[in-house]
Amino acid sequence: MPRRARPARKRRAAETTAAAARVFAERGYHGATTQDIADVLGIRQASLYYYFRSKEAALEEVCLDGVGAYVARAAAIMRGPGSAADKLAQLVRHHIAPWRDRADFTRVFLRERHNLPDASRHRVGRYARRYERIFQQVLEAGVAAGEFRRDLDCRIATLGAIGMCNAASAWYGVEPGATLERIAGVFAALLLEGVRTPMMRRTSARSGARRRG
Amino acid sequence: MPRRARPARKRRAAETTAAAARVFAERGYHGATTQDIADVLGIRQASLYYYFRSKEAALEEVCLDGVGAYVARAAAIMRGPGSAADKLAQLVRHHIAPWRDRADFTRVFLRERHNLPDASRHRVGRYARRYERIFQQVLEAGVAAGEFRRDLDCRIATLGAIGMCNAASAWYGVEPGATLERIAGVFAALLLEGVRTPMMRRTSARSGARRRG
DNA sequence: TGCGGATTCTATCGCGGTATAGAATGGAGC
DNA sequence: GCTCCATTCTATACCGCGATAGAATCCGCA
Repeated sequence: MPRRARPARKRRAAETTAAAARVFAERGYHGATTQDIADVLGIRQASLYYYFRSKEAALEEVCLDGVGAYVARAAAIMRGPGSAADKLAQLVRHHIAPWRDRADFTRVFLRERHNLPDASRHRVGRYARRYERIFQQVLEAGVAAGEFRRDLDCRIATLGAIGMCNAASAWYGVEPGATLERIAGVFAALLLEGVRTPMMRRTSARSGARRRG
Repeated sequence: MPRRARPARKRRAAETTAAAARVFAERGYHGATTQDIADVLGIRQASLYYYFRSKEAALEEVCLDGVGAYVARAAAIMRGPGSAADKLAQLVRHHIAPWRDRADFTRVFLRERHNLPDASRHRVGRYARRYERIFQQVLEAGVAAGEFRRDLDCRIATLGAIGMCNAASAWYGVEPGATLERIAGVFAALLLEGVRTPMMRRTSARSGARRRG
């Protein structure tokens, strides 16, 4: 097993992607220069091109890095046990949780992916759409089960919920007192109450979903 | 009244700002070139500099254009008559309404203002903070009046609500069936229910807010 | 027709940014 | 020590963009 250089390269490649994520997150794709990324790594600008063949390729790498796992975990929540309300709360928590140590990647994915050329933008966008669908399916299941309001517009509610969560990525870390737990708690409460069937409330909520025969 | 050239110039200046807004909205500040803006207007790139002295100045102009009135109207809603719930619904509607014909300006304000140099960014940011405060005050008034949940974290709820509304600017016009009225309706319902005091519901909500004096 | 201000033009400077070519370095294993 | 390969380097081509200078044009009005 004379493998040694390969893992080293892999590790360095991950560092490179992380550096790109950080710089893109800070200055935006067009505002960031390859020189900036090189500075973070302590190497020369031209040396970057050993790791990616263009700036756009670096952006795609950052955007794709992690979202796969992201979507997979959301799907697991959807398929898992629990009421629709439980799942919604889990989704919100799960959506926000990764920001603790991967905020850069999330921000770049959210705010810079539209700078990608068509082909890779579509590749990346597929994940976003799949994620939305999962979210929406949870809401629809809740409506079908009578947990959520029958007249709920699941599509727009989904986009609203995701948008609310995403927006927090802009001020998390800046807004004092806004920990991830607190944000997730407030948002989950807001959405759950906002979505719930009017009559069954708190008092009867414990017994689960009835109504709908 | 020998005024003729002055109004002409004014009109052209507004067109220039609108062109900049459109281009910045489409490609992002750094992704847009002054040439792109000139193309929209059908003039030469250098001719733009008759209207603004730098690209950054154009961005600031776009960002400031209209937000003053925006904040003023929100303040009017806050000070006006009605329950906190009414006001919240009005705020949501008012927040989304201008997108019909001024979507570019809003998008640029939301997504590009961070590219401004410090001085103008602070000038622009002041409006955003004032707007947030208005929104938050309405929520706090609702809590004080007993309309909204006592345990509501008004700060985070405010940021969440605004974030939800703002996010819609990204997909309004793309998402089929998502008219402004529909979006506003769904969001308002979501937020109102999410914020309301558990006991008093629908039935007693119409009688409005008393209690407080 | 000619004045004068507003507007747009041509021409160009100079910088900074992406990307390529090919040489140098450095460490693991024979 | 020598080889091989990964990694990083130096040097540079190339171009697009923002901005300036100053001339030309357009137009209302006396």
